[in-house]
Amino acid sequence: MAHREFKQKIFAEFARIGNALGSARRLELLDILAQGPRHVEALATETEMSIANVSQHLQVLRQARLVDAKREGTKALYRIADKHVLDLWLTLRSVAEERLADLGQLRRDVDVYDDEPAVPRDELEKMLQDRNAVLIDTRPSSEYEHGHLPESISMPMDELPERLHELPRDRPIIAYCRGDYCLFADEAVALLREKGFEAHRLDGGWPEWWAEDRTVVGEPEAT
Amino acid sequence: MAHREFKQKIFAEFARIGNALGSARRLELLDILAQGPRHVEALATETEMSIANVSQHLQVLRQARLVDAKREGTKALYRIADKHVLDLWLTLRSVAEERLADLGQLRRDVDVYDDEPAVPRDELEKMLQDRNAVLIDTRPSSEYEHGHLPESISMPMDELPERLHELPRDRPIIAYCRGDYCLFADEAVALLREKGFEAHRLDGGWPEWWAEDRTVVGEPEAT
DNA sequence: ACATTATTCAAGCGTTCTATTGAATAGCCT
DNA sequence: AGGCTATTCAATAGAACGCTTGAATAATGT
Repeated sequence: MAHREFKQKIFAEFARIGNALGSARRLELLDILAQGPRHVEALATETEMSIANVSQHLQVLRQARLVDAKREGTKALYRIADKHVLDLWLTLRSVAEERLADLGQLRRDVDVYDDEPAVPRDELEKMLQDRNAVLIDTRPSSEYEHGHLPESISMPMDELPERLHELPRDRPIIAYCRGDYCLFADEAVALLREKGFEAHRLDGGWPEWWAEDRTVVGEPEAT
Repeated sequence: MAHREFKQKIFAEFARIGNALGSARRLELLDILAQGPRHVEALATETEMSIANVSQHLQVLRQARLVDAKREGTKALYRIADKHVLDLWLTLRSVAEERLADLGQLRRDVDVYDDEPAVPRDELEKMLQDRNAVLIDTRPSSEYEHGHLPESISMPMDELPERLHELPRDRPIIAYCRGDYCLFADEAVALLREKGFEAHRLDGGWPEWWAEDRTVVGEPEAT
């Protein structure tokens, strides 16, 4: 029976992908790439790894077809290979979160607004339609430029303090950033409240929004 | 900044799960468990591995919380820890399939009815509502008993030849089994057509149906 | 209590993976 | 062409993994 042999081969392929997901370093890279394309060097500084090491891990991810690369002059630009990969990463993460939640050791240490529930994404869509909220993107502007939520205003965390006057006081302000493990939005909400604004954070960030096939601005359709 | 340290810890946890998915053998086990609970020995014979080896792989899966075990007298019954894990496995598989499809080396070798498109699951639901199809489950009866699609009749592949008279000739017969890489349904369709029935296979199998939160019969709500 | 069955644990050995280093390659600029 | 930069390749040592074997444990039956 060629049946078994076939199965072996195909499962080995599946495992290659699983294996690529089996290193904390690689997942960190994948997570960053979920925010948008990056050059090798940027990844290296952001993760505090050596360039050679990053490059090597990227090879593994690339062989598993989770990311792809494009040469841009002397630089190599890496990005998530397609939206299904983002899906896979988010699914993996949410399974892991469940697991950790059981163990009761998730976020608590860092989480600032545990008590205040985040605004669900569906609700935000309604609020934006009714125009009774302002949405700010607290990520660095390069990430905003690569893609962002519709109606969102780029307001990177480090510029926020000087730009408070641009924000309205008569409507709630919703802040989002890279996702649940990113603190930019939390910090923004804290600052805004301190200054007397009504502020909330969005549930999830750019990757979650994008993965759900909601409308976005700027994200070019990947190949 | 405790930020980085926290990130490291949490990504290490994510990676543990990725890592558990990084072995063909373990994925094979997971795939079998997606059909229903199994004892260690059953898994060993089905995968042609030594019992000790299976047990060891199961430990890895269990530590990653992808499966859990229950002692039943002298035996240990393993099963998928929860439906999200099934989701993760199916997502991983579909990403892998895309990758392989690109390489053009998927199924072709074995696939019998490549030309004949499988019946989508949504369509089957309609057909069953209108009562103009008969659905047969070609998996072994123990798997049927553990859980099956509504309205389906258990007709394990090895009993099918003697039980043809139970099937109607005036309505199409839809066969399903364990999923895309399982050949039972293909074989059933082949046999039925040869005998003059109208037969088609369902797209996907039990795990796909179950993961999509469609109504099922017999699957006890997992903890 | 003892034997039996089913599973897990522990040790060992060969293979594979990781991070680091230093060299090699590829594209730009003058 | 020659120098420069960004990235990848190659080689290494040490850690981790996978499978096997044989012993240990746990529940059951006599």
